[in-house]
Amino acid sequence: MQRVEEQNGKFDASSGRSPEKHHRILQAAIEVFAENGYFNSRISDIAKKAEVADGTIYLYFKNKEQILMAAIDFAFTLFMDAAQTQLAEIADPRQRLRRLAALHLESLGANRGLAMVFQTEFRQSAKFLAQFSHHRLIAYFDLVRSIVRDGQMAGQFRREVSDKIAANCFFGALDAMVTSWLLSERDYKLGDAADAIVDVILTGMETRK
Amino acid sequence: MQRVEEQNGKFDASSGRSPEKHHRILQAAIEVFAENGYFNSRISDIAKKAEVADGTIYLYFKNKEQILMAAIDFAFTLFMDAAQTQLAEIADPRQRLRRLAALHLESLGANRGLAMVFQTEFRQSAKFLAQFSHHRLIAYFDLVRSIVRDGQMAGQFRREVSDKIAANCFFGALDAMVTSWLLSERDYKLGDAADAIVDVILTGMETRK
DNA sequence: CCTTGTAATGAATGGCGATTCAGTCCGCCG
DNA sequence: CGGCGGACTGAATCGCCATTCATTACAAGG
Repeated sequence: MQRVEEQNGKFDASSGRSPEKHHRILQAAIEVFAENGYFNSRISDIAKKAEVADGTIYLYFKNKEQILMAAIDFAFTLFMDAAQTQLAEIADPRQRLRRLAALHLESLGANRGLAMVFQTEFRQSAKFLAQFSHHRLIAYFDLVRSIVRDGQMAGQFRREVSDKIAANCFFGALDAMVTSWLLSERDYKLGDAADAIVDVILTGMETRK
Repeated sequence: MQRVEEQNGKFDASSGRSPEKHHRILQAAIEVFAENGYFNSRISDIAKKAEVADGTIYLYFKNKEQILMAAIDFAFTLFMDAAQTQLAEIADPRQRLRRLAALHLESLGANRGLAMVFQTEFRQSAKFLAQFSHHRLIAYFDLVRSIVRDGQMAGQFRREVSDKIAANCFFGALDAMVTSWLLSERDYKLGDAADAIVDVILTGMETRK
């Protein structure tokens, strides 16, 4: 059934044949990495979870490191696309930040494995696999910063707060929330915390009425 | 010269003989881990940097993992002790948070290697080496939370912001700042950012005048 | 029903590096 | 001075696992 696509050449050059299998491996990898961490994960574990032979993985990915890269890239792209779409409908900077925060927490809250990978492996990669994942993060920061500047121009946010600092506080607060949630019993919905956090950060940035 | 201490039995049972050597190994480990990350670091690298034979390390530490634990523990203890001392002199909750933030950034800003270990390896350990380092983090959070509650009782902070959320924002903002700094060119003093960050967070928590 | 090309398999390989341990060195005591 | 005890050394070991590749399975076309 997955033969259908074989005619067109629309596959990523470096990735095997069946997109379905490619995706299954990626999904398995995220779960395995989340469970054990990148370095404690064995390719054979990923293969087993994806119901594929060890060697097959190398038809789809160059090596172990590239699997991690692909997983992060995949998730990040998904997130940024969703952000793009959802924010397109909102004009007010305050509402835009609210929406973004909710999306941030909901995205990670909906997929524990992904969240785990982001809170641990992603940081590693940001430093050691260098510019690749780092740029994705910068794109996110830049988005926040531009919203902040819009709010400042509209007179809603204080101008003496630099957009860089504001973005840092925004991202940091959400990020810490995700980490706490992961380390906790997870008996609450992560997304539910968005409002309270945004409340603090927005209040800290807003001009007094 | 390090023979002097040999008479008393004040050594950590599990750690070799000379405290000076113990410390040198720890210091070397922090630098090596910071440079390459825990998993990409070789014991022999640490040994070389500490000017010690590979085997000697095992006279002072049970295994590689325990070196990381010891390094984190050491740094964290130092930090919490400093916090304890410095905060003892300050009563006002707002000032206490300011001081704590400054200390947080100054401590990590003064030692890039340590900061690196905290931003990357510590998170790993928090999840995978479980309760050990996790507790240290909780201690920090609890400190912040208690300050927040004090501020609420004194009527300085809004009561509708939960202390947990406030601590999250506080820690998260600082933490993100450290990460940015590490990934950036580091052409500014990390400690200098403390005021701007605390400004946002405090304003977000304060009652309106 | 052969032939061929390609995906998939999984056992075997090879290298790496944590850990060990047989030996060395050195200070001290009798 | 000889012998003991313990710190220190670093080369050798040993297990692990990413990666490879000879082999198999299979689809499509003739």
